[in-house]
Amino acid sequence: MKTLNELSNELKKNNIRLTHQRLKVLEYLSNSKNHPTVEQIYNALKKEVPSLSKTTIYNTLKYLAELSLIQVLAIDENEAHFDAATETHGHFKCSTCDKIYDFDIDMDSCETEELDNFEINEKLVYFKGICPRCLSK
Amino acid sequence: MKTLNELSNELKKNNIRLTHQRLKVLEYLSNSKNHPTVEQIYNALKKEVPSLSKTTIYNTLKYLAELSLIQVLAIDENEAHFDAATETHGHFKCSTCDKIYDFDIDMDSCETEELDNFEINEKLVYFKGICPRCLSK
DNA sequence: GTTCCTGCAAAAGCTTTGCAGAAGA
DNA sequence: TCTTCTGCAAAGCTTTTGCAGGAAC
Repeated sequence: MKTLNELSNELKKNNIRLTHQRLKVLEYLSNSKNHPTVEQIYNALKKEVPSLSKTTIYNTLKYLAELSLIQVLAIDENEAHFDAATETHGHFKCSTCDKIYDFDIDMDSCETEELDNFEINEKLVYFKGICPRCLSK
Repeated sequence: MKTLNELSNELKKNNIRLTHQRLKVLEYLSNSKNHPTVEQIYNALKKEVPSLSKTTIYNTLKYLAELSLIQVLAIDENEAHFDAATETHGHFKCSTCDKIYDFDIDMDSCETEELDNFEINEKLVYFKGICPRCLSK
């Protein structure tokens, strides 16, 4: 998980301006324990930054993803979720309550020889099923 | 990989009618070695079935996915890809040429204890990077 | 004869784009 | 001052929905 300072420095290094709006998005993402969508970021910040637009959120997230400072999760069919933790880990989505859980997974131990000549930059692991809380209901 | 007959029987069992259009979609999917999108299925079949609509393709794929007879791949941000192979395996997407490669992976060997109380129904593994052919250019 | 399906058109929802005014460096 | 960014509105795309006519069983 990157700190707000690390994220800021990384952007500065790439000549991406640290505007007020971007800093707020960065701050929200780095404090976030779940995996917010653009909609959720927008709703969370619009009180504090009333003029904020979704366009700016999309723009900021695009740069962060290009610099590999955040992960884009496609586990949900409808909209993208964003994760400030970029270490390889798994995501479990409950089909009942839609909550997304993180879990550790060692992808190196189940590596495959078939991809020996491939340059692998990103490893995404999505499990789907039913979480304990929904199972007990 | 399911055969056309297995797919048909599975649908019949669930009271889903085997219309001409659906059989064609099934046939195309079960012969397909890549991971077609709705657009690709549509373009491939419209000569043979001129009246075919994308609505029907979406409809058929929805039933197949609900019955777990096909996998829905969300590896591409823009549109869904469909895979008639339902055994757990990995998908590698080349960021340069956008081709999707299959690879075997043993997910059981890297299982995590954190999900002990979860009911896991689906395991998706997406790797992204650059394929050998694009690397050599 | 029922019931379900098809395919058109329209709607819905997420994301991108164009652009004039505003803010960062 | 120069360049980049913001935020609005509109457009773009994939996917879904409503519905009348048609096909499956």
